[in-house]
Amino acid sequence: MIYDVMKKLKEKGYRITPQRRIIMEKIVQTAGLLTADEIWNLVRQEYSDIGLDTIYRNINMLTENGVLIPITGMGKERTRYELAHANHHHHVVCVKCGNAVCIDYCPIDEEFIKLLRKSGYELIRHNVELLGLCAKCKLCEENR
Amino acid sequence: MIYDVMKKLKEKGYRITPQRRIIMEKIVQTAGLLTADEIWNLVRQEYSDIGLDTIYRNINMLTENGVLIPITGMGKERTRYELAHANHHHHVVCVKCGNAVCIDYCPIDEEFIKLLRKSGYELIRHNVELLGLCAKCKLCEENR
DNA sequence: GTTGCTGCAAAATGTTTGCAGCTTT
DNA sequence: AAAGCTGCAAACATTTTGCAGCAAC
Repeated sequence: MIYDVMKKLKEKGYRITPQRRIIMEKIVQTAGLLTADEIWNLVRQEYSDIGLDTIYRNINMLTENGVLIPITGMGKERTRYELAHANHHHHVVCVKCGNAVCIDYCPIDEEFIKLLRKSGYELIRHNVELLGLCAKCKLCEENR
Repeated sequence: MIYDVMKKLKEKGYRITPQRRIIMEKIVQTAGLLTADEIWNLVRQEYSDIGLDTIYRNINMLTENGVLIPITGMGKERTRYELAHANHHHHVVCVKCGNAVCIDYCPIDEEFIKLLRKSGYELIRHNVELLGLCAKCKLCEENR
């Protein structure tokens, strides 16, 4: 998995530095939604001298090359990144505690894409921002 | 329209300052997606001494009180605000030129809300981020 | 007269960039 | 050796905050 990505990047002229490799490893290991900051903290456990700017430069590069997908609009949270290879899904985020779960179903179907085409737009990318109340926080609300 | 909002805010203990009124007026007049910065520029035409911080304080207040809805994830753009009373819709944004159009249809239906409930989440708010290529930019792409 | 709101300045936050030196190729 | 990559520091962009004075009630 990591090797395939690395190979592809290498073919494109990118170099495989230890920093780059560890960043990828951590993202693959976690297999979740991560912020630049969270990636930084994970990577620093193994490579303490890495700068946050290197993290940013790399996640931007990986995003441009289709390895990562940026998930914006998680409430007031900053952008999170996810591996692109994962099967397409969305997330519900709890407005109280910030916890998120994956939703495997996607409401953007062929019909909807056709509708957009009629409006003159060819859909390239989409992201469904879902904010809700998780079971736990809902209970807390009710008991007040 | 503006009077109803003002009345409600007044009842909640907020004061009606000229700044606040002009901010509301400009947003209602424009009836579109506006950034804090754009609102600032509109308001300054009439009230040149207003600070950007006042704009921020007011849009935050109006958002907390359900008058405005924040629309995040417009590509790499910053948060835009829209009047909450407008009938529910979404937007497609062109990745090239940044132009957006409203899409009156919403793919988040009752079925989907039930599905989320099964996952333990009660949906509160949603936003569908759609990035595409507009007709104009698509033409440019093809002619290269 | 209270209390809230504003403008100012400063801070906080999140991200990007210029540069010199180092590493990968 | 050449190119790209890193760390550092500084810049940048956006948003928030402390405070003193002012305005709405």
